[in-house]
Amino acid sequence: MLRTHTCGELRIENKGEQVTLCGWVQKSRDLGGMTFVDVRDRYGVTQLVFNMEVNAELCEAARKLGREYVIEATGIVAERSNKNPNMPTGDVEINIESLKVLNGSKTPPFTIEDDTDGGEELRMKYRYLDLRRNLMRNNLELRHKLAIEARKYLDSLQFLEVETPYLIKSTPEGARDFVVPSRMNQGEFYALPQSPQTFKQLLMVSGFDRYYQIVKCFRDEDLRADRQPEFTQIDCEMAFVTQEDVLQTFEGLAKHLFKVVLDREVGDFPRMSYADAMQQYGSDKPDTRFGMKFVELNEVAQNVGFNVFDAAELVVGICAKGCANYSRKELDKLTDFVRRPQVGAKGLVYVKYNEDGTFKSSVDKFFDADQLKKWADAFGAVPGDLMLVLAGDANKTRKQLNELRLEMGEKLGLRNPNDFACLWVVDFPLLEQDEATGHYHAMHHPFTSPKQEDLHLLDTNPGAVRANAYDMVINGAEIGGGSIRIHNKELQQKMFSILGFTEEEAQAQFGFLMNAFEYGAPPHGGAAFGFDRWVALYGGQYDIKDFIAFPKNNSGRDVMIDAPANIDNEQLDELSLRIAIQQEQ
RNA sequence: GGUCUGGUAGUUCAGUUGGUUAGAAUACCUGCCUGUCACGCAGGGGGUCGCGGGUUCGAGUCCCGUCCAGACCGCCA
Repeated sequence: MLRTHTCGELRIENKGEQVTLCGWVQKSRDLGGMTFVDVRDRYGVTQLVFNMEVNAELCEAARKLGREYVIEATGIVAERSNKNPNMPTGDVEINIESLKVLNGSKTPPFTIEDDTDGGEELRMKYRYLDLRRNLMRNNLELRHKLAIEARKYLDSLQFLEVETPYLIKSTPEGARDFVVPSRMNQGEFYALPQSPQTFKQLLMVSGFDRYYQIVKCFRDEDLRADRQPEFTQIDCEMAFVTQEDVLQTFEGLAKHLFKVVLDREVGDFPRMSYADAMQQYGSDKPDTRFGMKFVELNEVAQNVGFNVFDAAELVVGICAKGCANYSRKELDKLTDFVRRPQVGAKGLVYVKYNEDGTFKSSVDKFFDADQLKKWADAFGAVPGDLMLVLAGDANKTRKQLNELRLEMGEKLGLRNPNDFACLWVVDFPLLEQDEATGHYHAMHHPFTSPKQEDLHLLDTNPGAVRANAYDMVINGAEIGGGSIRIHNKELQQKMFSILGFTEEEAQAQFGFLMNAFEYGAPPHGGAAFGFDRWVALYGGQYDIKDFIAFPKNNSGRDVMIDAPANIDNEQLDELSLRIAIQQEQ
């Protein structure tokens, strides 16, 4: 070992010891007669001292050290005359007796400090430098802690971690696949898994009973702050279980992680049906850190001559506590917010319930005080509150009001990242109908089982069939989800047929699974959790990039290694591929 | 595919109505400095204003196109 200690561990108790430290030069301060050098490693920062009177040659050498030089320094631990209470090693310093430069460094393109001056793009390009920063190191340590603790918990419940293949087969349902050409099977392609779904089900058929895997998954779709083309799931499956068993097991996982990682007790997770979530929050992943639930006003607001409301399928609003003092400008801003194309509302109706008990609204022409009082009663509003109301097509209006609710929650400081509100959203619909084509597709995935009591609707009204599917939602983020699967060939075949597969197509795509179901498939179900999102949530962030060591940028590029990239014609020839797009010379 | 925001020194940014030699901070280099820890002081170097075209006597500034980056919508079973 080149070093005797790390840069984070020396204390006053080590006074007088000869030590050797290795690390990166964080900063050097040359005072003329003496030079202080802060040396940094993963564990902390320690101050080295070089004194002109003690050793001029060494002091000169220290002056030449640049930022991020890698050094090995040996000396005696001494008590500082001026202690620095801001650093853990601040009581001591090392009087250096010998110094070795292990490697020099160019001046880094941004400062490697907590408060870096580097922009996102530079930090990505020089990710290996960015990862030297405390913030990034802490994030990756948090990630490690979560992974270890998830494994401990699942292991304690007899879950077995089994690896499943990355080179699999492309399937038409769901997200776009990343594909990999096969050299040995020319003209054919593997696909990278969007999830190990079918393999974990096959493991249940194999009798593995309880499986998990912390595993990379791949989806070739556009990125977002919380979406990367390759991401990590905690993927789990259990046999011989009911939905209740699955919920209890993974609620337990969540409680364990909250306890050991954040030292927090979270109570039992409330359950909310999909239908209630949509009606009360306009979202299947409601942020329940705050109330502001939807109140429907059709009864009290329609048929009094306000055409916008009368023509609407739904009149629905939220009540913002204590916001009756909003200025015209603030209300206009809210109106602009809901009218942005991303939200898409036509307009916003407000009603101020003033402190003096009077009302001031944008619809005073149509509603008198008595009528507005009825609104207030419906909202449970008191003087000082502001009611915000949207109207239109039920589904669209709910989604729009969801955006407004979240915006108001943000404005009012009700979305504190240090608060956590967990719940299960249950009873998802089995199928979703495509507006344009009328085709059904699986809301969760095609292996999700319908609820027994809704089975009779499968032929007559498939859209009304509920699934044994559930999502774990924390602070308005979908952290995970799962379902009780189909384990019966006939039902699985029927699902594929409803989804528009011919029998041949279903056989070609998923014959292996349906065949397996004929050899004693146990009832089974499971869940998968977005590991990156979970870590980011615990780190108080929405953006997952800073919790992944080497993420992709907005356009799916790794700007550090510059991928994706062209490949040689030789490689293309081996794969029997030809690039059809015009390539610039 | 769409909407929006941005691109000026190594870096983070400012740059007025289109008008003289494009600035600040920080980083970097040189010199001075024995208790600094955001060290201090003095000096210095550093610019294809993303790229291409246009308008104009004159463009960092206005217009068109394009590239790059970021946020969001679509998309993400």
